[in-house]
Amino acid sequence: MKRGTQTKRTTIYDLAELAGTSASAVSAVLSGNWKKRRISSQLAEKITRLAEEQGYALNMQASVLRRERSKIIGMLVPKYDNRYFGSIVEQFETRARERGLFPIITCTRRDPALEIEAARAMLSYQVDCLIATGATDPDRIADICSAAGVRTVNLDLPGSRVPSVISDNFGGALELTRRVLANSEREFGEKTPLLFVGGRGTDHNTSERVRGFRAAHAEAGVEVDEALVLTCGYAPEKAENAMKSLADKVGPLPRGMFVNSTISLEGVMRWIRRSGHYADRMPLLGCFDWDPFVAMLGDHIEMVRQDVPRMLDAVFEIIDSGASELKLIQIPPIVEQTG
Amino acid sequence: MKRGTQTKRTTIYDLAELAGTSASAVSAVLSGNWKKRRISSQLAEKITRLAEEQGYALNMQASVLRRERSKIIGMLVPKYDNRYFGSIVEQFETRARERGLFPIITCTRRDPALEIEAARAMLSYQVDCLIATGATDPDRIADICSAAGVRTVNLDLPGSRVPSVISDNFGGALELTRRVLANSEREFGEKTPLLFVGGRGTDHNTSERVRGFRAAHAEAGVEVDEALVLTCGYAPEKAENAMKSLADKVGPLPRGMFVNSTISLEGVMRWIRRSGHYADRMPLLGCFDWDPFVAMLGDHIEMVRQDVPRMLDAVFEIIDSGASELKLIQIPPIVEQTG
DNA sequence: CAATTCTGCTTCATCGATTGAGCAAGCGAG
DNA sequence: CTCGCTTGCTCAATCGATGAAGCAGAATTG
Repeated sequence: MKRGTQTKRTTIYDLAELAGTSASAVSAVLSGNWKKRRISSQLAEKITRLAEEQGYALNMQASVLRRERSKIIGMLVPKYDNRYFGSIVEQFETRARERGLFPIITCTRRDPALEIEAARAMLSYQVDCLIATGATDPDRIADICSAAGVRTVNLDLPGSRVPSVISDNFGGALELTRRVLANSEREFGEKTPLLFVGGRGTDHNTSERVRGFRAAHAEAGVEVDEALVLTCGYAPEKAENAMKSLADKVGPLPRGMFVNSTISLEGVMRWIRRSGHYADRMPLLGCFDWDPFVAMLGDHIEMVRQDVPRMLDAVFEIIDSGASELKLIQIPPIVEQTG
Repeated sequence: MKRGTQTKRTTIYDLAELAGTSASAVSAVLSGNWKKRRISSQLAEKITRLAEEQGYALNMQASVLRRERSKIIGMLVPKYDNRYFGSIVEQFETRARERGLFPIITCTRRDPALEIEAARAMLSYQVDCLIATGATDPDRIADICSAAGVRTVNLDLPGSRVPSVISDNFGGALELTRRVLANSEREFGEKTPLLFVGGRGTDHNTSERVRGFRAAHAEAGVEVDEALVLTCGYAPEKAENAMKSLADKVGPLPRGMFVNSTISLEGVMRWIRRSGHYADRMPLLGCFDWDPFVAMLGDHIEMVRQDVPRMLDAVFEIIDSGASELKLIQIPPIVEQTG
C-alpha cells in the first residue's frame, strides 16, 4: 500500500477519507486538541494510527498561514568561523526547540546589505521574532521588523530601538588588560603600554573595549600610546596588514597586546610568524574571545570568554516575558584561567 | 500614513484596493511575470510604487502553499564547533541564495533521534531538497524524504540510497600518514608505528582513514600496532579519556599520532598538557582537518584540509542536474604546507 | 414525557498568493 | 459594419490546516 514515486503528499483530507471522517476531526486529533474538540478516543486513536501508517507530515505552510503565530524564530549571525558565534547559534537552536519554536538562522557575512535582505526574507517567512546578532545596523532591522509587527532583540551588538543583550565589554576588557599588564610587570619588571588590535572603531563593543583598555592603563599609571590603538576591522588580513604597517612606522614594538577577537588574532599570529618579529620572545597576549587552541598557543595568553549560555538565557527571558522596552543587558564574560 | 502599532500586515488585497485593481494583477506584478500576464507598464509601476510605500512583504507561507515548489533547501549539520562544518554551512548558504533558494539549517548535535526529528521538521516546512551532512543514519533520512518525494544528498558521510559527496578519506589519510612517518624518520631516524585517535569505528570516514593509515604504514614497512588504533568518538573528552587509559596500559607512548579531527585534537592536546607526557618533546602530529590555530601549535603538525568549496560545488551540481542515482563523489582534501 | 444538556462529530469560511479561464474594449482587415 | 485578434485586465478555484458555529442523537433532569 505504499504510495508510488512521489505522488502528492498525504494531507488531512486523505486521512479523513481513509478514516471515514472529516478533515476537521483529523486536524483536531493531530494538532493535539481533540479533547477540547470532543473527539472520541477511538476515533483519535484510529486517526493517529492512520497518520503513522501513511507517513503523514503536517504542511507547515498551510498551518502557519491559518494560525496567527508562526512559532518560527529567526536569527541573523555575521559568521560561522569562530567558537563564539558557533556556540551562539547552537545554544539558540536548542533553546528555541525547547520552547516549541522553529529556529531559522542566516549568516550575513558582516555585509550590511545582506543583513537587510535577510531580515526581509525572515519577515516573508513570518517569523514571530528576530534576533539580530552582531548586526552592523540593528536599528534599521528593528525598524523594518516593527513595521511588520515583529519583535526584535539585539545580541552581541546593541541598538537603540529594542532590548539588547551584550557582554560587559568594558569590564571584560578592563580585566583582560589588567592581566596582560600584570604579566608584563612579572616578566619585564615594568608595565608598558600595550597594543590594541582588531575590531571596528565605530562599533559599540570595540569602543567599550578600548575604554576598558584605557581604564586599565590609567589605573596602572601607564599612558596609552595612541599610535598603538589599531581598530582596523576584524578580518585576519586586516589585522595582519595593520601589524605590518605599524611595524614599518614605529620603532620598538610593544611587549604585549590586546587582540579584539580570535579572528583578528589569527591575522596577528600569522604576521608574527611571517615577519619574524618577536622571534626571540613572544609578546604577552590578551584575547577578547576564547578558542581552545589559542589557549595552547603559549604560556602567556590571557582570554576572556563571552558567557554565551547566560547571554542566550537573557535573550529568551526577554522573548518569553514579551518585554520590548529598550534596555541593555550586559553579561560579564568569563576570565579564563591560564597556567 | 504609517500604519498603527502592528495592525495586520499589508497583503496583495490591500494593495489592490489602494491601486483600484485586483489582487491578481498585484500578484502578477510583484511576482515579476506581469509581461506574461499582459499587465500594462503603467499599472505595474503604480503597484510597485504602492508596494514600496506600504512596506509590503510577500507572505511566503501563502506563496509556497500555492506553488508546487517551495524553493526552500534544508541542511542538517552535526555541529558548529569547528571550521569544517562552519565553512560548509557558510558556503551552503551562499550557493543556495545564488540560486534563489532559501536555505534553512539545523544542528543535530550528533544525536540520531534529533536527526530524524529535524528531517521531519524540514519536510513539514516543504523543503524541495535536503542535504544530510555527517548524518549518523543517512539512509533513514533518505527513506523518510523519498516517501515525501523530497530529494536528498549526503555530504561528508555517505549513504547507500542517494548521491553522496565526501572527501577522499583514504587518499587524504594515506598522504597525511606518510608525512607524519616521514617526519618521524627525519626526527628520529626511523619510522615507528603511529597512534590513531578519534572518530567512530563504525563510520565510513573513520574506517577509510584507518585504511589509509594502515596503507601508509604498510608501504613504509612499518607494522601497525593494533592497540594504538583508538576510534573512541570525536568529542574532546572521549579522545582525552582514550589517551589516559592508553597511557595506563602501554609502555612507551608512540612518537607520532594521527588525530581524526580538530575536535578530537582538542582533547588530545589537553591530555598532553595535563598529563605531562611528552613534556620533553612534543609528539609528531597529523590532523585530519584544518584549523588556523592548530597550524601554529608547533613545528611538526601536518594537516589535511577538506576542500569545502569543491564539495559544495559537487553537491549543487547534483542538485542542479536533478540527478538522483546513487553515486559517491570523493573530493581530494588539500594537504596544508607546514614549515 | 418534554426540556435541557452533553457528546461527537460535520460544515464552511478563512489565511494570502497563484493561475487558468474568461470577458470587455479597442483596433485592423475585409 | 462585422469578424477576429490583441490588449489588459478580473473572477474564482485552489493549495492544506484551522476553528467557530451548528447539528443530530443520546443521556440526563424536572
